[in-house]
Amino acid sequence: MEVITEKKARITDIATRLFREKGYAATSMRDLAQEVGIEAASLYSHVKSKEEILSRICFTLAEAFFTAQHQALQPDDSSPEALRKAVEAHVGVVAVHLSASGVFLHEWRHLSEPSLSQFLELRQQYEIHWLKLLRRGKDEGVFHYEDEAIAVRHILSALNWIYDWYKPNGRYSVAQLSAHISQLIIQGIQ
Amino acid sequence: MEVITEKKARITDIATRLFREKGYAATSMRDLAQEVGIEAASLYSHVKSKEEILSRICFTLAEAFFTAQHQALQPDDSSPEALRKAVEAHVGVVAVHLSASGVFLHEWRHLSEPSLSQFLELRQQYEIHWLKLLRRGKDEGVFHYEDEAIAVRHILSALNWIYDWYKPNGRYSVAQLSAHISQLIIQGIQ
DNA sequence: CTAATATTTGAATGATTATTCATCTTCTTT
DNA sequence: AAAGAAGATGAATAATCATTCAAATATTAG
Repeated sequence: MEVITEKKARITDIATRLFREKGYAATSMRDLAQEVGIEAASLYSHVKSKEEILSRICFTLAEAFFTAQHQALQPDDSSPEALRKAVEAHVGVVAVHLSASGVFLHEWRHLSEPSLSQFLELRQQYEIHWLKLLRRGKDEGVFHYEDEAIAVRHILSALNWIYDWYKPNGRYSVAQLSAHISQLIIQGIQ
Repeated sequence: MEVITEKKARITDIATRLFREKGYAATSMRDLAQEVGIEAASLYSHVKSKEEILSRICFTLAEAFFTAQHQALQPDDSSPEALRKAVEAHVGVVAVHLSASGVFLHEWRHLSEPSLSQFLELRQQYEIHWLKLLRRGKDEGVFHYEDEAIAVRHILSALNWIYDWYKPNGRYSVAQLSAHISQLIIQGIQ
């Protein structure tokens, strides 16, 4: 059983921000240590390696996406309702974990095997959930689009890049953001 | 007058692919030299620095976006027509310069001043073009959306991330891709 | 209070980084 | 063919990288 100490959580949080701002490769363990307020060598009392930090960030967020979607959907939701809920769940995760989302979406490539393959597998699984959701709506005749793969990628593109521009202290709450985005997306395929 | 030799163009092309695949920071001049087929020191007969290569990639693509949009739009286009043309112009640039788009969208942060500020200024200018386009449609009553800033960001998010999933040798041509995407987007705000 | 455990540190390690430079080779121009 | 320019190279430079380790310090448990 792995215990995540408070300090380890703090290190991960700061690393998340730095990896997002400067990129994983351009963030040194010395950079990280300085922000944490200790020496670089001390980091290794809490984490095994730089890559372990990246791995933790990526897989934690992957799980957050799955969990949020699973908790949001009800078996008897109509297709448009399910799509709306899935969009809002996804937006919710991104908007609450902006930096982690940036790392999740771009820095995973610096994972080494076998983490890399596991990560890509999770991403694909998640995409398949969305594919099924869209297909159901199309089969029922309530969604209209030319190509399934394009529609899924289109939707996820719009959702994912929210991390790049949403300002949590700006004009809109996460709930309002979700509502606006799901409106634009659902109208796009109805 | 700057002359871009064939070899410099080749170096830039290979660097574009490597920066896209591994990221700017994680791509060494030795990596680049090896792919070009020369020694690292020889690169400096053709380019001033690693950053000059990045700068060239980013600004060349920025210009491509402006040019494509400018050439696509006619003064008497209706709003939906103008939006469709702008989407297709943007998608065209991304789809034809997939790797460069990835670099443009993510690696610009490694530019140093004053290039960095110039680049961000161009990005903002481009976004303003889109804002005006949407506003005109809303004023005419043909576009419907809650918030302008969100709508613009939503559209650009969907367009930009095409670089991440479009396969040029796959099922769809660039023209077909453009058509599908613009359909999804325009329907989303009508 | 004492012993055990956990955390921190400065210094070192060995690898890798972008870039420079004198020298050598190749190409172009006359 | 001779001269000059351009390109290529191995070696060197100085900086930075992630990580290790023995020793010092701080924290916890009995």
